Amino acid sequence: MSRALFDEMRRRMELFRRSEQKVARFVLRNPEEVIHMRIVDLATEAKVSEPTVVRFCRALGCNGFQDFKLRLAQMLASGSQFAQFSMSDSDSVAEFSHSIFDSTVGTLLSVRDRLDNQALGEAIDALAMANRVEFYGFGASGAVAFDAQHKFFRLQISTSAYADLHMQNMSAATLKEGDVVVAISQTGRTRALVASVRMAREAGATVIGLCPNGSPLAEEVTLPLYIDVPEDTEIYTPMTSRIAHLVLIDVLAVGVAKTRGPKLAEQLKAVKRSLNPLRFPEPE
Amino acid sequence: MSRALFDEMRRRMELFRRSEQKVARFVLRNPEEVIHMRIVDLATEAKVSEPTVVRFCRALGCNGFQDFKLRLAQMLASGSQFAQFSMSDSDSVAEFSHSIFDSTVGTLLSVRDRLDNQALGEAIDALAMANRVEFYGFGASGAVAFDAQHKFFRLQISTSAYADLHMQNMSAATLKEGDVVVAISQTGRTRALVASVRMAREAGATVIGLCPNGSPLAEEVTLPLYIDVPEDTEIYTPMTSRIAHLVLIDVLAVGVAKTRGPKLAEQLKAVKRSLNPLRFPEPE
DNA sequence: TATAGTATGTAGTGATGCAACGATACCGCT
DNA sequence: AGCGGTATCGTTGCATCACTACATACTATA
Repeated sequence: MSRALFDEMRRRMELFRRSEQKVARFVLRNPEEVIHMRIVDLATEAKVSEPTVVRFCRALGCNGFQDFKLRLAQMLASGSQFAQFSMSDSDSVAEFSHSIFDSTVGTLLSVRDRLDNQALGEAIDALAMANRVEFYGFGASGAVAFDAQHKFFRLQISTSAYADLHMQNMSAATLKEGDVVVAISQTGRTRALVASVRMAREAGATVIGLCPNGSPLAEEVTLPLYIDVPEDTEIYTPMTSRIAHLVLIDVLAVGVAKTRGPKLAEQLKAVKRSLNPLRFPEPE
Repeated sequence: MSRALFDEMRRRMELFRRSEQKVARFVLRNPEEVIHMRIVDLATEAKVSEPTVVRFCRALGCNGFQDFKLRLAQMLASGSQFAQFSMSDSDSVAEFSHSIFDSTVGTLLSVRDRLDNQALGEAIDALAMANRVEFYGFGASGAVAFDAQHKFFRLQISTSAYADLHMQNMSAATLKEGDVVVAISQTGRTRALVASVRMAREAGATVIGLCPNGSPLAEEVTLPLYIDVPEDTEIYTPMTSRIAHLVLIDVLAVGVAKTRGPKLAEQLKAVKRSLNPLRFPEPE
């Protein structure tokens, strides 16, 4: 993976020799500078001798100092080059298209790294055992809900999606224990959604919430999955956070598919075959 | 940016000196090896002298050969660490969640780099001038269509989305010149969608198609925007290509917003304000 | 063809990473 | 505490590498 070198450094910090720890500390603090340093500079800065630096590199499995710098550079590059998207500038099509893609990627990576895998696992278990799964969302999250419904429907799960308050409430009233509701909100502050969630919980359903940490919705649900996206929602309707929600639902769906076991795979192929007559045949 | 070095090399290939072109060609062909090469090796492989290699690096704005290798390594790292997602292995939640995010990111980057900005610009212009914009899609692409509808609705554009064949046809029959249809399909081979598109075109509408290159749908539309995603659709419903479609629609929406000018921003804020009473207030 | 200017290679040099060796600190045992 | 052994670290020196200065070849133009 990308941050392998850093992880390795932190993990093995204990079993490093003392002077090597000095090097490790300096590298962890100033990685950007290190990649442009010579071995003498690094040795001086870290208050150790040059061979110590070499030994440090070897201890990390690198083939010398240069190789270490190369890997460090790659690791850094793989991380933080996806800046937040800024609309203020008047770019060309190519440029702003590029930056929209990049900022979406940045968001995904950030969400990926902050995911609570514990909660994720619990959510998957709940979904896998559910009798019925409903997706609630308003506005842009409504589209996410419908997408989720489509996905889970394909997994042979009784599922529906509602972007309408009345429908949500009517449906929520009929929920039972063992049913699962997934409430989706970019802000986590939509009053109507919180109301629907409350009804669903009172009916005995488990409610999973896709929303920002600390939001009113997060307080209300059984199992919050936090998605915090630093986003400029001032003007444009939330773009990247919606994508993050969709991908997280992908994760949930795959997780459910995995726990449901391989016999599901057969059924999925059947579903796919059923679509074939509706399509033009694949070339060759 | 990430691929800056490669772009720069290809762009300036003409105005390189002949021996430097040899170097450029070799680097473009074997970038992975180059980052572990010494200057002598590269010079030998490219059949030039060592100083030529140095001059080549300088011509690219690098501070010598080492600096060039460093940048090259960074560029490579920023690209290809997001492998395709493979479901066969029985990972932990953390692992497969990670790999789903990564493969989505990989898809986005690949789509980003293959985009035809020319066509994209034309699509944006068509959308910006349209009287009415309709989004057609079936299945998973239906959810994408609804999302798009929501987004363009916020841009003060008369818009609707149909995931139903009859609705599409009825709507298509009433289209006029100056209206734009966006047809969305992961496979590009959905018969019903192609039929709807044909009707829309006969009615005089411009049809933008989000679909794979070479697909039947691509042949039928006025303005194809190719999205080719190497994806294992064998079992799971298309995941990453759907995301790519959504992001591309983000790009279209932002492009339209930009061409429509800043007065739109005011209206957007008004829309956003209208939602506030429906939400819990923001903290502090 | 002569010549100016550019492009490319050769040779040499300083710098850099690195290995061998030696010095020192640390630890366990008597 | 004294001592032997080991782990750890630094110094010296060397081989290699990137890079500069200079010379030569090539190209275009008059």
